[in-house]
Amino acid sequence: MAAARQTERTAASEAMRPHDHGDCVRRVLDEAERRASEDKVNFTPVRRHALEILLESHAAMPAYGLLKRLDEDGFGSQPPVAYRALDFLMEQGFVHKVERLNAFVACMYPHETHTPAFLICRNCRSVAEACVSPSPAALRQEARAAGFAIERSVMEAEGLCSLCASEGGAPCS
Amino acid sequence: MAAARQTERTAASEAMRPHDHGDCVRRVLDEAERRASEDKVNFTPVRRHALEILLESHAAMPAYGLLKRLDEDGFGSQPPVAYRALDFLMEQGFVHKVERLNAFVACMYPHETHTPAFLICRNCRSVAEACVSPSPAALRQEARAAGFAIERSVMEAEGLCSLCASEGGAPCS
DNA sequence: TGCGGGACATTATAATATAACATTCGATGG
DNA sequence: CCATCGAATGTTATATTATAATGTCCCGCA
Repeated sequence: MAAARQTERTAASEAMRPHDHGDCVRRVLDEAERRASEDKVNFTPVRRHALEILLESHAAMPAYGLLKRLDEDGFGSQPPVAYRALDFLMEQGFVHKVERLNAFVACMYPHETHTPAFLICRNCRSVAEACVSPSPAALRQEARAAGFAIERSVMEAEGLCSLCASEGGAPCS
Repeated sequence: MAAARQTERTAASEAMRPHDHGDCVRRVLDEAERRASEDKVNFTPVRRHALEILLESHAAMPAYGLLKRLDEDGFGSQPPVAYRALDFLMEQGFVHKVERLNAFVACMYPHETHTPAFLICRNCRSVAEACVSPSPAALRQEARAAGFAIERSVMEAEGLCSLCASEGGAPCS
């Protein structure tokens, strides 16, 4: 079973394993660039840099952590700097908010509309984004029965990632 | 189809329709009482009253809204009053936090362990809790592939409830 | 060239949540 | 009986997250 698990890889599982993170960054940044120009939205320096910062890691970053980085890099120190960039990035679907953490992660699937689903490590705050179909059937059915129109949905699962489980709790990348 | 929808009722759908709310309250309160004494946990007046307040409506209530009510009813005015009661109620599974709203709702299924799933009206903040099996298959599989141990999970869907859709946006109960 | 709108700057404040430490009080064992 | 231990609560302070409100800049375009 351990062997089977070794070979059983999904997009989400990569985030919590050693991997070539440069690939993640390039892939997502390229796609965002492409989409922004395609949609004729204004991918300004502060917005781009905010995305770059969030892409540095799969860990979720709080708004004020992002703000600190943006400030260090000369983009201003006031909360609206970060929140405006985040609003833009979320509108474009380049970034998700992880509600459980009040923190933000770059979307690893910026090329498709989807219901984000997160595996959130309670220890290191790593966030793996899983690729899940828009609203799972069970919820869709409840919504229909209630006459409720789902506009967007999210799934968040909290637990312990494999690194933290094996290392007994040290923070990971 | 409208007719079909009329007769298609689920537990979640009741929360967003006219219903005998006294039933909800009694059912949940009785069950909580029973579980608390069974588990020998200390269901103190402030804790009980916090649950009663949350049970008054299916709308999610922010911690400071709860605090205000508790204060009015003589339980103290400082944030820890509310947060401590909420911590207790959440530990017992009597209350869920709706992360999307940073607000709290009484659990409508205190008798079973489950993955809470919410239909959240963006207009009136009504929250219908759907009964969903522990972690949907898709996420469970991702978690297994990632070696991630899910400890708890939640699904949150935001949209417009039928009352708000028909009334054009007025708050509902 | 004026004006309309998006982006950004600046100031202030609101809303949410926790830390840290003191006090009370009842259960339990010596 | 009384020491003491822990759970619950009281109290003060502060940390963290987020938005409101207003003004400025600048670019595209009629």
